[in-house]
Amino acid sequence: MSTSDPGYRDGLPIRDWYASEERPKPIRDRYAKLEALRDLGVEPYAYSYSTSHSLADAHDAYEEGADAERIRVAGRILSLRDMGKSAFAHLGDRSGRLQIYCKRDGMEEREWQILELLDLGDWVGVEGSLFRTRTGEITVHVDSLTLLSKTLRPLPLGKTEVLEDGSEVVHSGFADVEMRYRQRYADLAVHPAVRDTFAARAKIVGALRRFLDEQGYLEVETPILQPLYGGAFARPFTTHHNTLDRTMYLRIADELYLKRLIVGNLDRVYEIGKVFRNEGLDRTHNPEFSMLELYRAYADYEDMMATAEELVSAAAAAVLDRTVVEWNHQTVDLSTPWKRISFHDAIREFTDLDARVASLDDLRKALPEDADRPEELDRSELLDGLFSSRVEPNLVNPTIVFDYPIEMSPLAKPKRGDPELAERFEVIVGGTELINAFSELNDPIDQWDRFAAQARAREDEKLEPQSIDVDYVRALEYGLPPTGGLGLGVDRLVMLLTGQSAIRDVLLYPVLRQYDE
RNA sequence: GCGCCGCUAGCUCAAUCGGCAGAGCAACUGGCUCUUAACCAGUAGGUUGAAGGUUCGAUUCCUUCGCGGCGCACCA
Repeated sequence: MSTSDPGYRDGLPIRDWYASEERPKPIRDRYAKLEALRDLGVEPYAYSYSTSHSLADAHDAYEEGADAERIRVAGRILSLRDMGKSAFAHLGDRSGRLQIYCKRDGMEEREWQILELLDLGDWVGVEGSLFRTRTGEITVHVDSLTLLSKTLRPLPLGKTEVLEDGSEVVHSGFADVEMRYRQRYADLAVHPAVRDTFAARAKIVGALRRFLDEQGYLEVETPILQPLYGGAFARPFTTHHNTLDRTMYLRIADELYLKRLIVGNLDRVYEIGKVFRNEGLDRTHNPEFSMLELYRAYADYEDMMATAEELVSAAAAAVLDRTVVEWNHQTVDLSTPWKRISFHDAIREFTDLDARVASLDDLRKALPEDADRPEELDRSELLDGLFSSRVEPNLVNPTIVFDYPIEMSPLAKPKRGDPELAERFEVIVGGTELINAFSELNDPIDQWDRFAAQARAREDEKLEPQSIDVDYVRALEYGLPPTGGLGLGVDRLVMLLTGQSAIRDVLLYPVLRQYDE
């Protein structure tokens, strides 16, 4: 195909499409300016521009006395105040914003003509020297201006008014939450706070990695596309491999593949990656989310409790200079050691029931009134329902809840001296599960029993049968040393440490419904 | 899946009891060589989410649908 063939959109050659009366006027106007620029011989989409400073660095350089220095900076035009023969504008980049000042006398005529064809949002590079305006703002006196990229669509830039008390009010901002997620590029472009959240996310994930690397863990990558799924109870996403003509699943957890690596003498491993669960969407659930799982040979769940505290503390220290955070209108103190309480003590504390002796009927009565079909729930489902409805909401500061009923924990070792319990704990923060960990079950025969029990339970509930992961049991036959394992919801940790209450605000591209263009 | 609320100019929002669909910002034209929500004068911009119904008349009332927000359910 020749590049001279015009592309059509809605039946019009694309250039006519942009010029068409059907387009909103701001887009038509910008397209007209694009053509005017080309008529001037200006390439509106530049190839590169070398800068000497980021905008924030340029600002700081002046404060450090570099006023005579010529600088080259670049960014998006965030505001533009044209006064006829001079103009002020603010440029914005990732580091911040900086004012520029253009004077007709001080520039080549052609560059002044470019200036007059600029719009908010356009990318420009400028060269000039720094000075301080009469009102005290550090500003670039521009003597050369280069257009780097012409925007055809106005960004939803709000105007920021600085009130007398120093507080800022944004007028006509980008308020449509749906559009902010659908057009995350625009959201990021106009909201520095959104960029800050994702910068914090990168720091948090970096801190987790650094901590584990320093502790001698090996970072690994295990299959996302799996012939069997396991390691958690959740519905999977199902797909098909054409060449192998085989059903495959996106992983719902990393667990079983990571523990195989401990069998393989990789005695400390971790993985940070996406897992996929085919469940509903809400404020704390997205179908794909990030999980950190780590496994350490010779460790048990007590060791994992210490690791949990250290991991979260390391992540918090990377983005906060304190241990108290506000989250979902609650004040959460992350400082260690965390409170520890057994599962049954926690149930007793918030329901006055001894779940070990209580009848199924008593357990049902303790459920919230709006519980769905409580009569169909078995003992372990009732306990889980009680725990999430009556206990979790009350746990604000990080709390280690340990010794879960064993039937709720098919991959955890039985508790020493009490086979009805499993050596498992969860960390609940702000009413939300953050961490799940256990002494890993390493007895292949016990593991087979538990898998088989699960398979029977699925049959009883007439769910699609799920094959036992025979290969995983074979790996256990080769010998899994005593091992502690821990899984941490990365997105929830980022939410906690950045004060966000919705998982979508810590995911760049959360799952949304199909949007009909 | 259920309930409540919302969808009006490019953006943020108004519109009384069902009676001519408006404002600010952005845009466009002109003016202005230290402005900063720049300013001054003017101009243009609408299938009120979609379809249907009631009515002389619907942004407004009713029904269905779409999308979103919040809550519930689901998610050991």
